[in-house]
Amino acid sequence: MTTGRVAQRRAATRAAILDAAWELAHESGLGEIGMRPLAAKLGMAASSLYEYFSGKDAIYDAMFIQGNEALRDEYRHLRDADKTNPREVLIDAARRFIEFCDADHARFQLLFQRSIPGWQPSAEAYAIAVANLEEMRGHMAYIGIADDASADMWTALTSGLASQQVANDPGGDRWLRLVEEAVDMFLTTRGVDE
Amino acid sequence: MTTGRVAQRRAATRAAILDAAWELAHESGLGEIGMRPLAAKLGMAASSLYEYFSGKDAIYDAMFIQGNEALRDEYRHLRDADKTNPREVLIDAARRFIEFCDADHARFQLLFQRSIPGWQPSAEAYAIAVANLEEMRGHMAYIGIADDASADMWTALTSGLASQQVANDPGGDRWLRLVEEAVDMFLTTRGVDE
DNA sequence: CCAGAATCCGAACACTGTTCGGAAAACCGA
DNA sequence: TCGGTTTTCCGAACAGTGTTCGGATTCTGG
Repeated sequence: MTTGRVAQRRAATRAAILDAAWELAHESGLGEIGMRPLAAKLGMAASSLYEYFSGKDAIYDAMFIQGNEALRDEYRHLRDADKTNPREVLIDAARRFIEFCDADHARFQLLFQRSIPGWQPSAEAYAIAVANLEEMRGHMAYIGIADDASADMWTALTSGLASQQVANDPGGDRWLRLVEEAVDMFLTTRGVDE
Repeated sequence: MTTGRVAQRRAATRAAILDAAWELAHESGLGEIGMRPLAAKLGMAASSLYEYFSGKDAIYDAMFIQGNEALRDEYRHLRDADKTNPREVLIDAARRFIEFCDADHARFQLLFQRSIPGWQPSAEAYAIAVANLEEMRGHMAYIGIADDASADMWTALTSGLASQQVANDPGGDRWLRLVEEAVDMFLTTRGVDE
């Protein structure tokens, strides 16, 4: 039985460790998470962390999953929204994505840049990221944009806007405010004018 | 006199260290450059490296400068090219940029992603990166695209294409082949049709 | 040739992620 | 409540890191 007292306590501690890891990432940067400072934040010894995660990489992996789950929730809003107007759907999607990236730089680095030397997401964690991409492609297909080239162009456009926004004007709107223009630009060359 | 025997030998050793550092970056990854392995590659002790660079960060800084100088040289080709056709200029610029990024992943990470924990380019090194951006803006102004929004859109578009290409299809052309389409898309909404 | 500068190296320091052995605590059936 | 098993915890230790320092060696220029 996985819902016993031990399993519950174990899950709670795992969650607490991840919370503390995010805190540390926000304070000192994603790459500056140390096992001893992390353990200290929770009042335990560094070696005790290995009861809950097989190592530092596993902690990054769990954070990667949490981040992608948060992005998936962001796309849920999209799914429930009105889909009659393709232009509005894309504008909403792009805005949400850029704001999602800018809202948490550590998360952005972890999810979309290979920022931790030597680390890469596990197959299980990567699957969630792929599923998110698939969901986005599904939304685009629904509004009549189904070819691969268009999907690739869309990912390039949105990821470019987001990375520029995060890197060069964090918290601002220098690239965020270009979303409408970008979507119009994207749509006019695709024969899907509203 | 900076061209004495000592200065010359010193410069040669600095260059050799940087070459070895690039080698190490290509072999094991940008973040896996260690002072002892780096020194071993040159047949010297790790502590001797500190005669030529103030530390590991200074080595990254010099590599950052080298990478940006290489990009500047790439833009030189652009400057000497035929500039009568805006569309061709932009296509050439985008292709060169994406291929430049894909040609050396370690360099790409160093120049365009904040990939080394705790490191950031010095003011002097960053100035070269800014100068490159300015040169690109100059080219765009020359062909009639001078407003800030357009320049920002261009950086987002090209950096997005490049990052997707490098991350998801290294060595291939899945995003590289979208350049023509991207430039046309960019130009049609800017009233600068050829 | 010789004083001074440049270069090199080994030892050491503080830090890192991780492993291991044993002690303490919690759990659960009898 | 007791006892046996599992779970949890911690300190010590190991190999690795970037870096500093003192002293030895090599080179340079007058």
